[in-house]
Amino acid sequence: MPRDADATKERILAAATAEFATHGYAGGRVERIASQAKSNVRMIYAYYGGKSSLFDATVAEALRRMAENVPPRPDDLAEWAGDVFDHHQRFPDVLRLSMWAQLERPEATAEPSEAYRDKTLAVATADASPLSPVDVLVFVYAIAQAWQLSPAGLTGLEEATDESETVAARRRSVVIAVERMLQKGP
Amino acid sequence: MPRDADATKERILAAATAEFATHGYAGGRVERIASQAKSNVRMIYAYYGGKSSLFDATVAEALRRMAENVPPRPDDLAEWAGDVFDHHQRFPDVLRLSMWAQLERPEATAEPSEAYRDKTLAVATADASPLSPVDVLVFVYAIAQAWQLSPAGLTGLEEATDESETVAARRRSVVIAVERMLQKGP
DNA sequence: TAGCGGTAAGTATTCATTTACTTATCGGAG
DNA sequence: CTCCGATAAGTAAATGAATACTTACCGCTA
Repeated sequence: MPRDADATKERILAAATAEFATHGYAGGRVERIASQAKSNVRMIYAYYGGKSSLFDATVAEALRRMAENVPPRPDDLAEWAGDVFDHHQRFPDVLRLSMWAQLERPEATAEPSEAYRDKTLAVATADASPLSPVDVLVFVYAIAQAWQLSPAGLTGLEEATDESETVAARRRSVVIAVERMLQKGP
Repeated sequence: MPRDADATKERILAAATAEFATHGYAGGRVERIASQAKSNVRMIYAYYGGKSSLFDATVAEALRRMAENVPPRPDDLAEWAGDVFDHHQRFPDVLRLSMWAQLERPEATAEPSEAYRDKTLAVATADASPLSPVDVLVFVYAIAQAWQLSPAGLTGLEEATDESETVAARRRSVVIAVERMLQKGP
């Protein structure tokens, strides 16, 4: 087995993502991360300093990936919501991780205020609804994430046909809902 | 100091609500609950059986209170969303608690499936949009909770005028967003 | 041979749960 | 009415299992 510090670092980060997404910060176990990463506890402390720093790094990386993969589309917010839906469908860890970060370590999520400001301004130019740009952003996010955040007892109420068709139908609903919310109305 | 089992039980439940809402299940400390309730650990085990049972009882009670205070209004979903917003504004613990329950103990949230079914059917009758009744419920919930679930970095972007006026404006936005989403459109 | 990537075996706390014990309340026997 | 003892409410301290974090050590590679 070759020695590769960077590869080990990445394996630790991947394992931490899965662990923290599943169990949260308080429920996450350093030892499970180590063994899952086929490494050991010592390396976690060597590379990431501690549990909390590792958690923060995990969250930051997940958000970075998301921003990279789902760039803002102020001109077509409905389709953008659909893309956000797709991303969360493909990487469920991201949403769980950010929910947990918000609940357990709000200070780790507080930073990206500036990133939002840009989107807000972009939205402001292309919108004529009675909703303010911040309103629009808040609600579009909410709708895009609605399915993944809803309790299973509610989402399980749908007729269980084809799995992939159900997902596709949900995505279509997301797009329609945003369209209707933002349409130039009476 | 008088002896009152029921009062002690209630104090424990109230303390548990605050503790779990703040720290979650894994982060919640039994001893903090005991001292906050001006009781002690033994009583928690006597009355609630253990940490997990206490957590479940806490969640169930919060959801029960919510269902009691914000009865469904299938005929006016927009105003109902406004009421849900108000409730979460007044009792922030409820939303945090249910988020945590969903993340940490999904089995404790899985039950109320039947309660949803009724709402779904009620909505089905009074709706003519391209969205299915389940769609509608999911999105209305999402919009009603959007402000309280949004990261602070985004909600903090609003002009900070009067505090209560900001809240009122947000509520108005919630109602408008749902109205627009559900309006009989082109 | 020097230093870095890696391993494995501690250590010291923290925390849920239990055990052993004390005090109040109340219904009925004297 | 009064005392008595059973039962329920309450307290404090112990136990034992996890758990975050460290220390001491190994061996490859440059």
